[in-house]
Amino acid sequence: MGKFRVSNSEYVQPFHRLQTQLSDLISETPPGERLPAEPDLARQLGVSRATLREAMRSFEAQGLIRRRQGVGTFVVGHPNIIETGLEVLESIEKMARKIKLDVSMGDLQIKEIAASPTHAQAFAIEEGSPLMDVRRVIFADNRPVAYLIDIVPEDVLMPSALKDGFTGSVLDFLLRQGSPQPISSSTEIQAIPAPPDIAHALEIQRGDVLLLFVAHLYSTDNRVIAYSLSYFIPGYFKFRVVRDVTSEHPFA
Amino acid sequence: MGKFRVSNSEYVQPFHRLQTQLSDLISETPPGERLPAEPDLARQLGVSRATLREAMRSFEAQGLIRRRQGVGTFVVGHPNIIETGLEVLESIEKMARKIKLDVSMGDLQIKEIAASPTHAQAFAIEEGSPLMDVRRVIFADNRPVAYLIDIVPEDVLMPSALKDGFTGSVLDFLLRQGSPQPISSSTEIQAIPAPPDIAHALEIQRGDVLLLFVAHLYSTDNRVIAYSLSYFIPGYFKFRVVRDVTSEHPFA
DNA sequence: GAGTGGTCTAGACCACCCC
DNA sequence: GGGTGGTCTAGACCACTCA
Repeated sequence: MGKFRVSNSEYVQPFHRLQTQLSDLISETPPGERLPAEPDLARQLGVSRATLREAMRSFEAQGLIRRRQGVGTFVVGHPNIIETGLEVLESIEKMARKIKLDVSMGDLQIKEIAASPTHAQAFAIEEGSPLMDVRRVIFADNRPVAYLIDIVPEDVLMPSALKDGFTGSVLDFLLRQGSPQPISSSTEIQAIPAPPDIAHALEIQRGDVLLLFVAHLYSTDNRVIAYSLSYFIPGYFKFRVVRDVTSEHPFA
Repeated sequence: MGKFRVSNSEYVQPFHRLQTQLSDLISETPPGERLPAEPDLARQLGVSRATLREAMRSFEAQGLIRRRQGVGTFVVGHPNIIETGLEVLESIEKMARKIKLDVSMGDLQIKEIAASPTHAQAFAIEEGSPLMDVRRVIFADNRPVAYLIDIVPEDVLMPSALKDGFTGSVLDFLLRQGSPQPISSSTEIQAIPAPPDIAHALEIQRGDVLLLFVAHLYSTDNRVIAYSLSYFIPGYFKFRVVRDVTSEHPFA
């Protein structure tokens, strides 16, 4: 069939109808409750499972439902949103504390790596130079919401020092350490489909959309002391920027 | 089959292998050239068309390929990237001019609408109040790259005035008009799956990822004079933010 | 072991573009 | 008319979770 005829000249794609039906179903289901299993739901709604799953994708991306393999699909209550201005640089932990959100870290991995071409360019060092690679998942309300990767030269972040007192924030760690002294960062904002490994860590589907911040952290002596990739699940974060109109504008 | 066995204990999902193969194929194909048709390519690569299309999604989201219904899938050369800092507010036209990019506007729609609850809140006015709704597609190098919606009260932007000399930027228009005088904006940055209508206008697949800026524009008398939604195709834009470490940080 | 979501297949029909 | 990408189906097997 593919599509089905509603009147002589009007086709309605299952997808559009499905989105409405799903939206209703989700809003009628109490948060925390499980939805019917996909094969059942597909039968109920009169579509194939593939079409149903495609329509469900956008709801998951908005954080309204959560799918857990082997368990089920659950309706999520209105999530607590981590909201922050981008005027100042601060760790997720500090942002979260401000809004009294329970944030924790998991899946911490610390590796020594050799500088890739990308790393070499970021730090203005030679390829193959030793670097520390620190990556972890950030949880808020027991839900993974961000995946953070920090790349730091070994002389900036002693591997041994990391063993103690690392709570998830490389920035906070460097600030406590005191030297070199972080002073500012330059961040590029992108949106990308989640790479498979990160999708897995964040318990989302590969290809789901993520916000990506690529940041260079500078010290007081103007050196790049950290290069970081921060992947955020949209819907759990809200980033705000205040901008001024350029002064030379009016008669440009 | 679903997945296939490579050795006794190792499975490789077609998806991973496909991404590599597609990446190679795309990088080996001269920009502007067409890729084989999907059914052919799927056969060549030994996967079903559904799997092939799924793997192609991420490449389209990155702007590396462009799919055109009824025509074919084309390799896109390294796109000219519109890069800008977020410290100052300026129109896409101005950004583009700086990097000598050919930018134009299309599909301009100007409507009078009644304020929705969202609009009423944004402008602090009553629901149903008359507003102007201006939306259009921004093209760069003959490719749609952004979809802009501006909502403006009728007393700020005279409908008649819009008829002449509107080139795509409400900001530039208000600046030329002089009163009320725009002075700053507050913008929220999100990432969302493209809604069907916008996906269509931007010639991407529904569900593909977009960057969304939700902005409130303020005038010198501290009034909200415009509410805008800006959808950007990632890969054609690069937004940069410079942030300073908070002063109270070191011993917090 | 039973049930869930995750992935993949083979085939079909559609809308669209261009000759 | 012929070929392209866009959507949908029905069915299968897999990995995962939990009792």
